[in-house]
Amino acid sequence: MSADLLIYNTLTRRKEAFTPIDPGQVRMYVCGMTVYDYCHLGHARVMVAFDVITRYLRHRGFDVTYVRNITDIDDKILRRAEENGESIGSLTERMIEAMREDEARLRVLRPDREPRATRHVGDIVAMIETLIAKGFAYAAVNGDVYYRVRKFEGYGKLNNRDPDEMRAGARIVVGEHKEDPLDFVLWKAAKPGEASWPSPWGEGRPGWHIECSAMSRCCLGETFDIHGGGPDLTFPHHENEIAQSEAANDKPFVNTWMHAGAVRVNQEKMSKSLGNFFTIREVLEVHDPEVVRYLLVASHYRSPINYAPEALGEARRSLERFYNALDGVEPAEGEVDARFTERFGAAMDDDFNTPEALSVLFDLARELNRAKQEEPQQAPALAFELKRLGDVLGLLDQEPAYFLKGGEVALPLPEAEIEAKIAARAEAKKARDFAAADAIRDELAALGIQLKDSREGTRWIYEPPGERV
RNA sequence: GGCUGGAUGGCAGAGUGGUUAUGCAGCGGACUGCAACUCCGUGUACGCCGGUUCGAUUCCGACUCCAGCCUCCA
Repeated sequence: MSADLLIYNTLTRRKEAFTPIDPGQVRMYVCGMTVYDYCHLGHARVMVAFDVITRYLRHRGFDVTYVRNITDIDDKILRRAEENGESIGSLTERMIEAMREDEARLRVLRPDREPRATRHVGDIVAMIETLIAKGFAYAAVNGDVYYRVRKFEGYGKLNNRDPDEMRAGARIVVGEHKEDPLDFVLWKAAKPGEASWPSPWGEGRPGWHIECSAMSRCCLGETFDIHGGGPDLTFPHHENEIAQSEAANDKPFVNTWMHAGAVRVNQEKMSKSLGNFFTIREVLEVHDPEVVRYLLVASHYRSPINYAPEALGEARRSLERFYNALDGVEPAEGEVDARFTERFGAAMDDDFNTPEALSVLFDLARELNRAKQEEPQQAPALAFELKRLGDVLGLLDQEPAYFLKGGEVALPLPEAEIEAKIAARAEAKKARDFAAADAIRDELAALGIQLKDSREGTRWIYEPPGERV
């Protein structure tokens, strides 16, 4: 008999006890990337947030089907491919490959399914036909198809917006043939030479919103448990998905809506249009991926994060605390005070409170340190438990010595050279030439390499400066 | 302007109607040739004004400020 798992639902704006439609099974859909460029830290936030959610749901015993789509046809893709002088397929394949590299380095587990818009055009067309047949959509003379927003009664419910008060802001762009400014496009007629698919309304391509309605239905059914995405998708994207899916299916679309918080830079949202974004790969040139992941997990998934390079240094030093505790202990399953696990679970049950869960892990690390000194026979079990719970957050999977030596970040000089200098320093110390020994120590320290003397000899750690990003 | 969320100690960041968050930094101690590292110990806090209450950072209301959405954006 376990306590409730509470999840904040964007639709109702409160935490609710989570009950999946089918007991023990969770069906979750998250809006993924439009693959025309490299992923930035805002994308990383969403990937990591829903990765933690998936990991915890599975840890809790749910059978999770996690679907995250790929938008591989879109105005921006067309434009970028043209600029690059490459085919759409070449561009999107490259970016999908890059995305997979990035997420793998961040320990983001691959979703169970990653449907692509271009491979579901048939499903999309079918759904649009249904909407037309039911009067929720109409084809315009130019070959576009639009959704008739005012026909759908619940429009605005996710964002608490009244269509009558939104009219002022809506615009009809020249060339569109909407009945009403609020209407949005379901099918876009192709201009000559553009990539297109045949349809009852002529050659064209799917609108963005209908992709997710069609692909989520295809992969998960007409009603499913969780729909997630970035903070900027609640309107209009998710509002439109609700309108499309509920009108087409005559069923509730989604039970729980979840949205991650934004990544900011200087208190502004990180975004392509502001140009203030850092790509995942450029950050990973200077920081170990686990450090980046830690930074994202150290805040609640719904809170905004203000990104600053210094924050990664702090994140690294926090992780060093864990790895110093784990260092020198061979983890082995065994008896551990159950309170750690219970507190961890209680924190995660409260809307995936990862900062609170981390505080439990720090307590566990302290206990491990104590055991190492006072009751060494208990250390392996504590280390095992620390790594087991860390894994639920996608953390602490590295060899401690490897992480402490900088992890994936390139060293400022070859390891053999570092070892040679350390040996030279040991010689100098042996000869009681402390000035020479200290000179070597200072030289290495200037490079970010800190020496740790102990009875067993000298070990070293490398803290990358990470000033660039 | 409308809608949504937020304002916590030097920084980051949880949480709670009266009792330690946690991490980083700082300080003290152990350790050290001296240090570093490591370990142990340690502190200042809840935007502003009212209200409810025996008691509010925590609940309610007003205010100020910040961010997001209202156009493509994770």
